[in-house]
Amino acid sequence: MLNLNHVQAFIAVIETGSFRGASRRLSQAQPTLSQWIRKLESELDCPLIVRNNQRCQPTRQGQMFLPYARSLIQVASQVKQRLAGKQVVIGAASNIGIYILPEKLKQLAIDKQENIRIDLVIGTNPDMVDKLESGEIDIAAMEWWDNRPGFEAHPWLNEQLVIIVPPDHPWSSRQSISLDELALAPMLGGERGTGTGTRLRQLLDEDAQRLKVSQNLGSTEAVKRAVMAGLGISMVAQSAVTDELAAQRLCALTLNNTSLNKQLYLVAPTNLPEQSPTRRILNELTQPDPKLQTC
Amino acid sequence: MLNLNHVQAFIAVIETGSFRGASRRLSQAQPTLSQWIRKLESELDCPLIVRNNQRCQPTRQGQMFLPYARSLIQVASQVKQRLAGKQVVIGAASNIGIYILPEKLKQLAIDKQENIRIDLVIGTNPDMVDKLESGEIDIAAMEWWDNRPGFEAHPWLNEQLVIIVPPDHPWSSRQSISLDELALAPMLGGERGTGTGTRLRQLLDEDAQRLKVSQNLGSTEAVKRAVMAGLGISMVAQSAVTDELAAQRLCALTLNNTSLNKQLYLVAPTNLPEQSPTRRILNELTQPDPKLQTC
DNA sequence: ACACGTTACGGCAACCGTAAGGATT
DNA sequence: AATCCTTACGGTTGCCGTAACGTGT
Repeated sequence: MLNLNHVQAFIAVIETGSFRGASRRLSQAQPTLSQWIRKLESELDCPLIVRNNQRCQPTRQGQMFLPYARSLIQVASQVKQRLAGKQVVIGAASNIGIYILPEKLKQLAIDKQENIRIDLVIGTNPDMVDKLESGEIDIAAMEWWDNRPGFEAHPWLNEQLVIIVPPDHPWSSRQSISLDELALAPMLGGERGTGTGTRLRQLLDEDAQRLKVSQNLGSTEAVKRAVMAGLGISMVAQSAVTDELAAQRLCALTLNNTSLNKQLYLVAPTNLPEQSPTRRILNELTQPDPKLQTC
Repeated sequence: MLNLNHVQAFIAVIETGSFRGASRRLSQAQPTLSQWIRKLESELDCPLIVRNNQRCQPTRQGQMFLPYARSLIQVASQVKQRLAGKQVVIGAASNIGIYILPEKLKQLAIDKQENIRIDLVIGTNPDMVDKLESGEIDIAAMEWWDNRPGFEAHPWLNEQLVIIVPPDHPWSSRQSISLDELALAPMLGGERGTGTGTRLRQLLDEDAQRLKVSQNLGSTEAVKRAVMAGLGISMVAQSAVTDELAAQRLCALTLNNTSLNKQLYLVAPTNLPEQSPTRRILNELTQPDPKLQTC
């Protein structure tokens, strides 16, 4: 089995360009480095480094090995950080992770005060469930939760959904429209996984059949571009189009007599120690935001 | 530094549910396993396994550690395979990797005869350049090559581009159209990265200005769906729509007096040993395909 | 002559296995 | 009583450092 000290030695030799330099970096006697590299080469059964007095360079196999080596060392050191509570990983269902969380995480105080690193992993809602259970993430930001044991969901943001139309659309100067009007417009559907697209059908029940929906352009970005290009209108989370609204590349409308919104949750394991970094980040995030954004 | 034997022991204990089972799987004395796990726990400075006569289970930290542990072991064993030439990694620019290569790789004889595993990595064209240089992939399938030293490009497939329209489109029964007609139609652009979308502009020079192109729906899949939904027409690689053409969910046309195609290349390091698996896969792929597909 | 990598070798620590001990069913 | 994990302890391995040896500039 590979020895990670040897792997690290390999990286050090390549990066410093010499065995001596690597021995200094790793605080080891230089012959030890020779020995370690030789061990590694015999373990992998191929030469990794071309020895040279001026500059040691990787062989072709060494080059192939290098990215794997870095990955091994990085994972090994990261997992220590993680288990020591120095790193907290937050998972987010796609749109939340892309449009909302990066801003929220910037505002967190904890990672600056102490030396805690926060990582963000983006996936689908079902991904989040798996990753929570496997321990891959500490907190999940998602659109629903099925109350499975061992975890608890905290209501978080209540996301406003808006109907978006291009600036040259006849409705662009209006603030809201009726359901009947909406039924006549060509509607571009968001991807099904995130729920944004399906939310409308939920609300409208059998009326949904009347909507001209052309499904699944693949991503919210694709939907936005299609709407901007005048291919139709759509409904998306307001947070996904703040930039475009500000730049007046899109216009947002609401529905008459119907509030369109979507509750978001933060999910984390139960029984988190009160002072653990994960718990404190969770607390910071769920504290009510002083500035409520209204359209 | 983490010891991969200990990490593997951890996985074995979790998977078998007992120290004894793990000791059998790893052909070690049982007290050795106790020792290894204890070492691991002291290295990571937290308990990983709840000991129990019936079933040993991971602690919360153990659960967090598990995916990292698996990743470490997997990378470590994969890299051995790779350096031994038992694994060849092929990279492909997105559409090639999605629509063309999986079929081609199925036809390869080498991986069945010998025990060679072929992996496919999908990325953008610039990704492929990086991954080739870093040794992450052995062969790249892409749409251009800049003749950088150390690598050689082999012309591979010459991909036919077609104009796609929905079955209920007025052109759906025709075989080809003129440039003037095309200029009047709403054209959905493929993503820029893959070159499919920009290829048309190259060919048409200043005429391109006349095309009504609404750019970037994000992916070829999104473009196909948009065309099927009647939002417009587009131009894509024929290989990307073979299924839809067969199912008559889309119709393909060519341009009058203009051949639309795109040369694809296989790129690999120079000086590959003649009998190396990588070289042999390269040879198999570049051998002219006996059955030429025409529309 | 100098700087670098390799080889040789010895002391020492770590490792692994055997045997005995404690806990749970 | 049987099964399982832990502890205790000894022999062996293999690791790391010092010193001496090639080699290229």
